[in-house]
Amino acid sequence: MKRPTMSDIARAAGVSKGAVSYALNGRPGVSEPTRERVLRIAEELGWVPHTAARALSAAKAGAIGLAIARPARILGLEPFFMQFISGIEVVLAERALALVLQVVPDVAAEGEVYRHWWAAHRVDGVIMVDERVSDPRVAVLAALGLPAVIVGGHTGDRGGIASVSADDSAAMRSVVEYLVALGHRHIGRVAGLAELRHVADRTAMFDRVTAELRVRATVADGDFTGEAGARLARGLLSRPDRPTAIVFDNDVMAVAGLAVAQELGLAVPAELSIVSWDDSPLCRLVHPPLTALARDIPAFGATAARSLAEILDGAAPAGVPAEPLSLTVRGSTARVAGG
Amino acid sequence: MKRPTMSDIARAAGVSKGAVSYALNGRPGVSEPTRERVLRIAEELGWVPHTAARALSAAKAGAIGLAIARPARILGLEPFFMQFISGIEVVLAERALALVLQVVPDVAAEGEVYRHWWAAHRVDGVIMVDERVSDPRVAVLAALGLPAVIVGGHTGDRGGIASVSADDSAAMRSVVEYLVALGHRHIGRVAGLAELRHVADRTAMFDRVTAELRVRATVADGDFTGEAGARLARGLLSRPDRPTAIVFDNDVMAVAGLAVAQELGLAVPAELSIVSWDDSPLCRLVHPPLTALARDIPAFGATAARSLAEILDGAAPAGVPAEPLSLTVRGSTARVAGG
DNA sequence: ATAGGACGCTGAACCGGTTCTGCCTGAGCG
DNA sequence: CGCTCAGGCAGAACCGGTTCAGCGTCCTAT
Repeated sequence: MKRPTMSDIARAAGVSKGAVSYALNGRPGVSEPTRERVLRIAEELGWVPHTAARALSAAKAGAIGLAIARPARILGLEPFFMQFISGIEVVLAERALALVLQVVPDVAAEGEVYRHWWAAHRVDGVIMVDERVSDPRVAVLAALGLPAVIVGGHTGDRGGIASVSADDSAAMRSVVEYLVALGHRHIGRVAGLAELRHVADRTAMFDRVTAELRVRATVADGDFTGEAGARLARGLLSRPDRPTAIVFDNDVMAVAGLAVAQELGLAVPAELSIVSWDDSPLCRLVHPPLTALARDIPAFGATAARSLAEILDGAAPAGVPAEPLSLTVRGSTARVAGG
Repeated sequence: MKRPTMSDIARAAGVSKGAVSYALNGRPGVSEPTRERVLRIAEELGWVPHTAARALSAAKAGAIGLAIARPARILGLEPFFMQFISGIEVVLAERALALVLQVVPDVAAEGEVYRHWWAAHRVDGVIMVDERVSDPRVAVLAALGLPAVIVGGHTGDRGGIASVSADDSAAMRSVVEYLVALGHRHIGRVAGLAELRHVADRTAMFDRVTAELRVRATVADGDFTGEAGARLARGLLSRPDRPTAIVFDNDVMAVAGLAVAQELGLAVPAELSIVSWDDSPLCRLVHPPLTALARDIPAFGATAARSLAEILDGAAPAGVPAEPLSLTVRGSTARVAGG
């Protein structure tokens, strides 16, 4: 099948290629009747701009990149990414931008992907997720001058690179306060990958608030997998002075922790309260359903994409807040026995 | 930062742009010393071909498309896609192809996405997942002549479009035979979206094998969500003549079904056996861990991507089998009481 | 009456690759 | 020794858009 080009339109309309370009792009330079004629013919012929041709002359790829550096075994289980991506897409669709996705083994490889995308003019900008405490990717982005939005880090400045950050600190404070209000005096936390900046931020705030409120705190560093969640929960719950509540850094670890509690004969929530960070259908699937910190992940993705799109349109990079997290109380948390 | 072009290399090497092209692409037309000089200079300058320029002249986008049409609420929970994608990427990386991803609301919209990708020269081919029993997308692909690989359908011919299909029928036979061998005489099945071709194939084989083996069969049509799984499991298990085993079409519904069984006071596996189609960490997370039909999903994606890449290289479209499924027996299945 | 714009459009250059044609040189052959 | 032919390369065209300079034409202001 043959796809029409602007030359075809120009011939049919009896004008030059240049005039067609002006007409189709809504730019001055053609009369209104001519513009309408060109638009009508373009419509009739079913013309769609050739991505590569436009990219070549406009020096814009018309695409943004998302590289994901998590081990494959975690990747599948994380509901986060697909939801995040579906949120991104909504914004991209409005602007006729495409999403180029790449799964990479680690952040070093991700930096290389950025370099290559940049060198090949493959994407106009990237959305960087899972910022590390010490993250080599930030330097790469800065060196390349590749437009980017950093997602999931904290709210600080990163040398002029935009960011979208959830206020994990505030959320952590509310969770701890909630648990303390329920009478809990020893709270455990099963963290995600400690090198992630938002995990570090949560841990810092967890330590701080528990100290402020004068309750005991025990943190165990995990990696978001169910195995780690189960192992660390078992560790926490086997102590003679076990915590009466545990905050898990994701739903998968929380569910695994729940299974461990049940296996150890601990009643949830009577003897142990469980909170999951990030809500998902998984939290509603288990019994009791898990109290969770919910956030609108598609909206999060959309915010990130919109921020990047605006930078590509010429806006200055800025730090914008993501949707706030909200504590959804379900059956896995309760007043501590005798509290 | 400035990115070098072939003209820069040509100038540095003292040859023409054309000669540089021959040298870099390993084609005849330049002497060996010149080729080496050009390659060395390209390396020094860090030259990477401009995606758009190459795409424009070579009439190849250098990318393949994957559109996913599942409601957002299911999307996040399905471990399938991210694993599938990571498998695709391995193959694409070898061939310097990019993956363009788009999430769409339904298959009609997906057809439109194919049309647009084709018209815009955005991708060279697509991987189509979740074939429906009557699927409008197939006609779109055929009409456009867009190279494609259909994944997850059955093994039949589709008018010259390639396919990669798991032998769901054989797997279903093995599951039913396994359960019957354990003494089960009434087997339930909670299916996924009935309009999906592989779901229909499974149901057909389920009906056929249960008939052959003269055991009762009860099928309930779900939609892969935990809510449906729970509701349908409850329906099956509330019957006076309830099945003693249920095969669920995915892990999420199986886990939901397990929760329902426990809630109803049915011991698993003593009073009810549960099998999950598609294994995932989720199946290992719950107690008892679920017997599941496991398959190597990344390998599945890689097979599909390789098949498409070969078609783009000129190979004839063919139907290739995916990795076989294997029944992983865990704690959720047992000999039927009194069987 | 005429200079000066603004408007509407043409034609060509350009983006960075690929590919075709054709020239020049040197080797091989009769 | 001259002719042929192949190899090695230059130069230009081309892919399909965007953009810029320039050129008539008509309108307006002086």
